[in-house]
Amino acid sequence: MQLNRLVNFYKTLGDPNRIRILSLLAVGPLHGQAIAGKLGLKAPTITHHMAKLRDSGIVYQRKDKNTIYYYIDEKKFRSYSEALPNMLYQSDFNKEDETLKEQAVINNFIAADGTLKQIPSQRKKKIIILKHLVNGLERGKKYPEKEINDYIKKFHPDFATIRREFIINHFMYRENNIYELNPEEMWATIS
Amino acid sequence: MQLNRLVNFYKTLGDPNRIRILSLLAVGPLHGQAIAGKLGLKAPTITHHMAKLRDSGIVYQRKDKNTIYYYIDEKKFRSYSEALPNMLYQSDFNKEDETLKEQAVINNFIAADGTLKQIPSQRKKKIIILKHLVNGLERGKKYPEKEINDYIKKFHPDFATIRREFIINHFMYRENNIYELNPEEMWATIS
DNA sequence: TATCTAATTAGATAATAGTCTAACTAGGTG
DNA sequence: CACCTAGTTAGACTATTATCTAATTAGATA
Repeated sequence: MQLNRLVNFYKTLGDPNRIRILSLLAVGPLHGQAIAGKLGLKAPTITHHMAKLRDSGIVYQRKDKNTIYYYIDEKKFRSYSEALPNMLYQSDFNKEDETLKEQAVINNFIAADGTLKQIPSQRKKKIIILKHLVNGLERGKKYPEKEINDYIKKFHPDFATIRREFIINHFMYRENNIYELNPEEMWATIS
Repeated sequence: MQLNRLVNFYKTLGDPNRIRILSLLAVGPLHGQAIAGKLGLKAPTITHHMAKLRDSGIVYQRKDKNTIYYYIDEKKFRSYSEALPNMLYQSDFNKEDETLKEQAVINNFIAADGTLKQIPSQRKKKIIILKHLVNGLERGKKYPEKEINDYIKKFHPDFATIRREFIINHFMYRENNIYELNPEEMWATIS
């Protein structure tokens, strides 16, 4: 894939309204007027955005009478999204190496019965352990504080410290004492 | 807003020289002058690009004497690359439909410079706009009337009407001419 | 045929962004 | 100290882009 198409792909997604359009189209196809209405934009602006999305291959369109319906080309969208990461790191060697290191840390700190022997003080190791602990929590579920405490206590008595670490390192967020997992891309990383 | 970080990520990659920089850094860390040399650009241009790459979290840096070495944060880079595809096809993202409607109203009534074009007369739209306006106020802070007026005037000259709407719709309450934000659950809603 | 609706085009405007030169900061070293 | 090298800041210039209004195309329908 040549540089230009790649840059164009990223340029196309570098606009909030086009991201919004994609999130609408992900639900199902829509025609221009509908998009304009939902976003509070005028028709020519939609024409403009759709041209960019179409030119970069992310969406295609079908005509019905004189109405145009837009669709995401999911396959192309996914493959463009992966193109650059794959180009930059043609070998997955580093990644394997990384998970191996993480496994080693887990082996050191987690006892045979699954409990946490001690909270690592080194940041990198702590992150690895927190990630391991958070594994048993459900994405999208809302946990009252007591439930979180009980969950942590299965691993280690100092639930207050660990609960705080969950928040500090963006594994979870808290609102009105209700805890919920953050999306994984927000979690602290070790690099 | 989560959308912003995502848009920023794509905007950052939407430039050929920044893609070139990444492909250089994928081989190994480099310092600014080396990058400038390899790409035939001047130092200030590299400063500019590296600031964007750093701000969007794709690269980080380490200082050695007065030379700065740049590294790709591979993990973050990969997770950002996957974030949008995952969001779009996770049907959870689409409960944003409500915020999209609100965004449409905001786009229609708030000018590019952030000022309010006119006060909506429809109740639903008015509530959305009031909620938007109240965004810049601090929770728990006590505002004398003059300060509230000045704040509102940044958006619209008719501060008296808007100030009254804040009270009527329970966004704020007043005591001895001191204004304060109400807790969010007291605010008027559109449904 | 006259009219309605969806979409596009053209052109204007205002904001953003990439690049440069020139001037500056700040460690290091002869 | 004087000088060198890496990096940043400020300001100018240019190109690109997001958005709009007004006018236009084209199919559908009463």
